[in-house]
Amino acid sequence: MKKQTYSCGLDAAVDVVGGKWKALILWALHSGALRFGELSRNVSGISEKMLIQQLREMESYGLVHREVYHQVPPKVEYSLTEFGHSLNTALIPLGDWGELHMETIEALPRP
Amino acid sequence: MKKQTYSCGLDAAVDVVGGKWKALILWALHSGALRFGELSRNVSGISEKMLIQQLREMESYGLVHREVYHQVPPKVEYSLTEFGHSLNTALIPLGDWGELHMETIEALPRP
DNA sequence: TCAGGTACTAACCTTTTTGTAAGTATGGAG
DNA sequence: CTCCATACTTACAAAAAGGTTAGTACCTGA
Repeated sequence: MKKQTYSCGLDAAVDVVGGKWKALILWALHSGALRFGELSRNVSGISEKMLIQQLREMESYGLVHREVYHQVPPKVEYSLTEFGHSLNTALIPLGDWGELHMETIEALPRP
Repeated sequence: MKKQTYSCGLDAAVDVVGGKWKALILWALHSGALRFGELSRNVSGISEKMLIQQLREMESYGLVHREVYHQVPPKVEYSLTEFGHSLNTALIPLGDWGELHMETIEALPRP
């Protein structure tokens, strides 16, 4: 989130879901709530710091819900809100596109 | 483009269209070819450096086509390839989502 | 000969993002 | 007592992205 005004819907959406991890976290939560540790293992390559950072941000955006179970050892579950679900749905075609062109993409020249 | 392998289609797609500008440039080219200067005015807020940098990258990915007219003053037109079109199409739902929730997004808390 | 319009290019710097590694808090189990 | 699992937190560093400013090359027409 950097801007306050956007030139178009895509501009706004990219600002919300932008970055390396948010879309993947959303994706991982697609099929239901997950604990912090489960997410950590599910989203391959993410560090604990980035995960919590992104989760906090997405929570503040109203995309994910955080449920704390007062136990020891602690248990915290993250799940998608309605808003998060709607965004996830909007991302499906993009995911399909990536899937379809995966080989092409992997063969693309790197900087 | 940072990775060589992806955990899912969305992962790959985000890697291709990631960053602040690519989606917007794609969007701007939706309705047809544009010259460098036209793009510059069309994609609000972008600097010439970022524009050319992103265009070059997208050209190398096969998303946009660059057509040079040997004239003075110079004229260069950028347009979407088939690949670029397909990506643009996949971005439509995301754009719609952003449009639909624009007010909510603008009211989101900033860091 | 000199300004003008177009599409870049280059150097330098600042900001943002991401990564790494270590440390904290909790209460029950042994 | 000490260890364990879990969910963070902190401090620091590196890397990537983005921004600013000035400059180049080209022919044309005044």
